[in-house]
Amino acid sequence: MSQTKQPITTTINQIHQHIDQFVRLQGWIYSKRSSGKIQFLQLRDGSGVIQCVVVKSEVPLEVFSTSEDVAQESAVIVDGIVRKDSRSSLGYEINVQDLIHVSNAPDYPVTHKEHGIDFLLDHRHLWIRTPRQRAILKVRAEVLRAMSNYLDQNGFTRVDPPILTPTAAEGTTELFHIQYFDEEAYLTQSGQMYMEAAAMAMGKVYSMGPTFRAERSKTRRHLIEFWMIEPEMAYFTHEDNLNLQESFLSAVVQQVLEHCEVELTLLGRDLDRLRAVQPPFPRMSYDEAVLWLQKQGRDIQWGEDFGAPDETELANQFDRPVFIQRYPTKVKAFYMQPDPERPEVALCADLLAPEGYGEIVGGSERIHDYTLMQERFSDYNLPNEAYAWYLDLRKYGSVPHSGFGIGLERTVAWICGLEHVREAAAFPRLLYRLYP
RNA sequence: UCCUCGAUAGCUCAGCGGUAGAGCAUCCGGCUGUUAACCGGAGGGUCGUAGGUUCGAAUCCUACUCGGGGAGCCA
Repeated sequence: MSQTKQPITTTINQIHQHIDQFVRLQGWIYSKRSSGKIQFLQLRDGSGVIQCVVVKSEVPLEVFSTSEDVAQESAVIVDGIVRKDSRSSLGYEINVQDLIHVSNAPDYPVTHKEHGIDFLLDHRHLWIRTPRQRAILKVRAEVLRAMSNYLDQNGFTRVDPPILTPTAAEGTTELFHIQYFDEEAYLTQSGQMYMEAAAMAMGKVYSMGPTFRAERSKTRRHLIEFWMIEPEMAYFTHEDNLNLQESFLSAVVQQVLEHCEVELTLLGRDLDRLRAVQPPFPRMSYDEAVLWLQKQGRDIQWGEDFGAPDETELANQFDRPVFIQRYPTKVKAFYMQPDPERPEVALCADLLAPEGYGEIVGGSERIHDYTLMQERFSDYNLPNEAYAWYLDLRKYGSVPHSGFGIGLERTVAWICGLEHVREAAAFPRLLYRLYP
């Protein structure tokens, strides 16, 4: 026996560096199969899953009886020798010498059989232990890392806008009202206006953080709380904005492909569809889109916004995301810059992801003229006092500027090929679901 | 808010007018190479709630509650 020798504490993803060595792994039982005098414990430790073999004739009696006691999600520490073995799906397995039962998990609810979504969401705190959910969370982390990398390397400064705000950014969507001492406040639905202020201070800025919309939306594309990444750039035109977006998103997808191939494969993603995400992205004007949709037999008139099925049909023509640009000014937010040559359309674009994932980015050039912005305030009945600071940005050294917001969960859902955005958040907030 | 589907064992479901079922999970037993292991046995349910029709309701009707999918709105 090797009791006198100290095991090397390591993790499953490092196990290939320890062939034939005596190691210690700390984790949980993922599943177990037994065959009388031999037990196969599938151990997970957060970095991976490995098969640990306990042979009755090779270990002390109490070690074998411990291996009989442990069940799914029991916490255990395993000491054993790393063996190369083609019978194991990882290619390696642990020949167990000692097994410490840290704690048990009686009647663990999330079994490896099928479960309904209601049950899984009620047990989200346990559901995230499964390989598929872990892979999604890994990809989400990589998406955020890739976004920071790209922006940091391209002269952007991260600025964090407030979560508690005195006013609405868009004026259209439903907000969460909260008590802010003696006055009313709202949870942010976008940091954009603050990012415009920051862009005038730093040139190029971005934010990443949660936003909240109290809309009674219940579809595979909606969360009540979701993350947005919002870059805002001084002296950027509408064209500059689109060029940045396609370069940014392509870089993000390619970095995720490079670092998360294992996870994407586990999720069953078609990697070729992601490899196709390279600039330039197709660009379609709103005018063209309406004509095209009418030709497809859809009931839409110039001046109306697109519905979800319209967006899906538009996006399905292409193998990469498509920009739909220059929407009617009237259906878009008050701060968007009208096209100087055609004031009835705005210098804005939505980026539609392929495969029916819908709008993942919305961006525009912002109004920088003080008088025009003031007109918009009265047109939209916005209270001048609450937005005085925003108007100030047009008063003191105003410049043309542009920005966009990208929805993190929709982007992750698209990259992972998920059925629903709820799996792209560790603890999704959904309509009528605030638990766990 | 509207449309639509659903609620039966811990989980996933079958049963659709005549005494409540299966697989998995759990517990007991067997198996030295299992891959959602397998084989034998056991325990486990006022069929979402309330009312109605009927000799008789999990099953038919009404209302309510909770949930899924979608629309609108949006990222």
